[in-house]
Amino acid sequence: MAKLQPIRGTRDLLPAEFRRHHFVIETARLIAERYGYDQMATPIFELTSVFARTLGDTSDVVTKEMYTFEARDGESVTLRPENTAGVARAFISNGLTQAVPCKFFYAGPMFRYERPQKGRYRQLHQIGLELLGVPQPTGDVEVLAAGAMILEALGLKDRVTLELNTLGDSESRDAFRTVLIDYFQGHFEKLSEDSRNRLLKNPLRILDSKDEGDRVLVADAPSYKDYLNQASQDFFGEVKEGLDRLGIAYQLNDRLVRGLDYYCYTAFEFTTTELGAQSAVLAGGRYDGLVGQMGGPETPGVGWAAGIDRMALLLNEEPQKPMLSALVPLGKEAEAKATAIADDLRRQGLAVDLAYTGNLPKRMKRADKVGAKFAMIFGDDELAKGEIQVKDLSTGEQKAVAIDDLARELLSHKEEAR
RNA sequence: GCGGGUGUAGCUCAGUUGGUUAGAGCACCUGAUUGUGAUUCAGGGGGUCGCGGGUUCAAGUCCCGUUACUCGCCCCA
Repeated sequence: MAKLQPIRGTRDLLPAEFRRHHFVIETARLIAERYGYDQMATPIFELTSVFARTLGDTSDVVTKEMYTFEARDGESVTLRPENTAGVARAFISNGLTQAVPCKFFYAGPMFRYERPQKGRYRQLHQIGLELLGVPQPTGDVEVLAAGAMILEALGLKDRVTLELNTLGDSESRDAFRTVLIDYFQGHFEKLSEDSRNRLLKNPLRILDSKDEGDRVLVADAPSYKDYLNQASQDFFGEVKEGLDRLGIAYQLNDRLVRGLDYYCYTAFEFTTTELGAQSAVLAGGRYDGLVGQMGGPETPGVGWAAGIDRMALLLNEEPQKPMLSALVPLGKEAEAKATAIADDLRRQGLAVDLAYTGNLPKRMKRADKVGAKFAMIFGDDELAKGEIQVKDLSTGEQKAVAIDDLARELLSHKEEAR
């Protein structure tokens, strides 16, 4: 039985699960539009260099998680592991650098070659927001507020915590990095193996180590606060004030670091404790250097990405299907008329299914199976009178309705259901 | 890349110290019901016990390997 399976870490989204995904995407899209972010899409694969150069040569994503392969012409291409680099590339490719600020919303699959586990897949789905061309902290606040509103609309507000940190500008970061490396070099033998690797690749990560031995060292490590220059401190202060004004709660977490090289200043993460080892639901930050680094004009950017799969797992309620009604024709004449009646109702905005075959009990069963709210039963008697028996399958009540009034009758119930 | 757990019907799972023909619930199909579903009753179909090897008179059960899933580490949404 286990022969025909999807590739590891990928899965089929059958209707019940797809509906949750769709609900997440639609909810987010509508709110993003209220903030002035329009949906766009970039290809799901790009030249490998688009990701390799920008994400950082030592980042985990680049070193071990990319789906990279050679195309027929020998070009190295990569399935996108995230979308910020792709959006930045599109921004440059399409000459939008004169059209700032650019405000984009996107939704789609990303690919990372990881060991799958709860809430983590090789083909994952993300929505995201990117704001390009706004250097002020207002941008950070706007993007964060939109994310918070989306999570609230999804009913997840009380199940996530906003963690906030600043990575400072490059001057501050370089200064702190140097100090950190010096400090941990002095205790190299005491560091865990993981952290010894981090020391070279991303020393800031050591601050977030879960290893007990590391934590002892971290407790006495230099604090970033002492190395943030004035500009970085001011910027962070304005972001915090902006959030305060909007009543958006956050927790400062000075160990919150980013895995990707292009981040600076604000870093944030909405986290949950309900997804096993995965905590991040929506995360992002500022990436002022990215566009310039890719060869475009220096353009500041800030944005975030959120895991659709993870948010779908967290939803408290199943998104409702639209109200469905089922036609149950009896006899040749009724069957012949059924498709036309169904189409007419559909034209008027109703969802209608047909009980195609079998005797009456069978057809009723089918109507029930497909989740119809109403069964519309009609045979020769009803046709002679121009009526249809409309049975409410949830209450068992049944009444005759003139065929001409059918749409009106059903639409009134559809409104009621909202 | 590294550790732990689990693979028996479409789904959720029983299966004794190894012992004849591998079970249950749900789902599915048929009938009781040729104009009334969801409830009830009767019957029916459905299994290379993940795969390969080994031990044994005998393996779903024990051993080894392998593969898939799953949970965790790393890292990330």
